[in-house]
Amino acid sequence: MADDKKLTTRADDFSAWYNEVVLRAELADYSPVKGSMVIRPNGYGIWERMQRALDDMFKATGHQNAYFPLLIPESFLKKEAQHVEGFAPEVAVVTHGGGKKLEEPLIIRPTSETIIYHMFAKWVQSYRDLPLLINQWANVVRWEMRTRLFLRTLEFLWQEGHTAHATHDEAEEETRRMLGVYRDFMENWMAMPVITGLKTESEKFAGALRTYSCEAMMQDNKALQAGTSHNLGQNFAKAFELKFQTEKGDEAFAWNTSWGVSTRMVGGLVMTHGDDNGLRVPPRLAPIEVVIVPIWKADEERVRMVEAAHNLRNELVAWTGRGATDRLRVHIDARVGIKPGAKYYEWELRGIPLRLELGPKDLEKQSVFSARRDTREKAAIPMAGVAASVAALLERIQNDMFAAAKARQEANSIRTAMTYEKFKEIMAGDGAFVYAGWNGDPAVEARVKEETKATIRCIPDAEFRSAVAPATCMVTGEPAKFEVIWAKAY
RNA sequence: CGGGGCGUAGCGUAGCCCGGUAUCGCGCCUGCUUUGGGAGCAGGAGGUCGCCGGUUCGAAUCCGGCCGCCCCGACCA
Repeated sequence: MADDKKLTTRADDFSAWYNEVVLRAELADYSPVKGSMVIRPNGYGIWERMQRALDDMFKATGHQNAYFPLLIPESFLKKEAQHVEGFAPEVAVVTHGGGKKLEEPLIIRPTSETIIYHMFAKWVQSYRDLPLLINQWANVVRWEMRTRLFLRTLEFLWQEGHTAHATHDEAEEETRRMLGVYRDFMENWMAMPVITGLKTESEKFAGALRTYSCEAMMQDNKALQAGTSHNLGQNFAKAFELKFQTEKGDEAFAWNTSWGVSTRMVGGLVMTHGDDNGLRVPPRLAPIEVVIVPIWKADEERVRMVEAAHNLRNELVAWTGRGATDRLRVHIDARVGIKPGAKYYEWELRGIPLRLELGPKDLEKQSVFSARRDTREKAAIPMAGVAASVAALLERIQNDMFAAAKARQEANSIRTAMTYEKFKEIMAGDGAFVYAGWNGDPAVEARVKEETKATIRCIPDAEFRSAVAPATCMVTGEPAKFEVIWAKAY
């Protein structure tokens, strides 16, 4: 009999492992429509925490939420040349409604630039109306050929920020600011280190002047573009006549930015932190941070232990050391008829950061037995001051998870002098983030993609660049214009 | 759309070559005993064998057609 309780290991088949974790941790399930998925409570709970954290950050940087409709006139998409070229192939079109053929087909938004800037044009008259800083939480549809749970589905949830500014520099500042917000979130909440940088022309958003991204390294050494921030220049403003009167009295087109992150981040979380026992969720994003498993033998003992578990939870939840509203999120697993070991496996699969076992021996010693999900380290925690100890441990787990992911990213980054031959070997093998010189020629980029499947993930921001900039292009040997990061990507 | 794999109970599967109404495990329900790393025993429920057609006395099995899903590729957050 095959032991179907064990997950496929990451080393055996990373892709199969990923699917198994997502399905068995009950993050998501396949829906009847090919390529789309149902996000189950365990997955949605993580997304809700992501939303809350990001939403707070957006508000703190002056943005307001609004909501724009799902359906957009088809003609809108065609108003910006690059935009239509980029999105037309993957747009779903509604041709019938109310039992009749529509005069003008409607598209289901693949992103909302067109309708949002159409509306902005109505709302903005004066420089006094700027900047306009809007975010929306929404679903979008992109008809992808090949889909994967969370990473690429026909429909996905995201937020898209859209702003209008009076000057290029203000828009650029906003673009960079929101990229920084994303990085902050990914590193401090997801415990997922990222590299920020500029996308090349061939990888930038359709219709943007410049696209910046956060690139994260998954455990198979492939890159995940986890978030993008675009300086749209005046491209959409011109297409949608988003004009304003300047202080001097003349007319000018606004400068726009857009930026987004999606439920794809949940997939990134799995591939950054998961191990062969399942998911590992960083405490700050875990809907349940602590699971208490009471242990008993006789029935009388069960009553006592479950009561002790409730007392423990009450003490943990009552603790306000993280602030009055940020209480410890604690669950008691008092299910009868399931042995403790089975419960441990289940909560480990689901990635709950900390398990507390509470049995007669612990009660006697006035302590509780803890097991960290990330390191599987176990230790007794004294009951006296248990809430503060647990909170401190959770914080340590959060930090250690980030440090471990960061160390892995660095261990699999290559900054030494690189020949194209050696590069091909690396990409055919384990893969890596390869920092190398590039002459700036899109033809070189296309050739490397063709030959190795690797692409330029970004031209990294200054802090990520090598101490000594590469002098020559890895492929042609010509003088390098940029240091870039090459990797295979999701 | 190209390549590969697969459709049999909620999940994973055997049976198919060589036709006789479906096997096993997990899960689920009931009861009892259990509970410090995936419990044991007993009983029980659950199936248009992906769909349509053909061959045959008889099809999960043979033949033809169709559909769907997963993985790899082209395309993409």
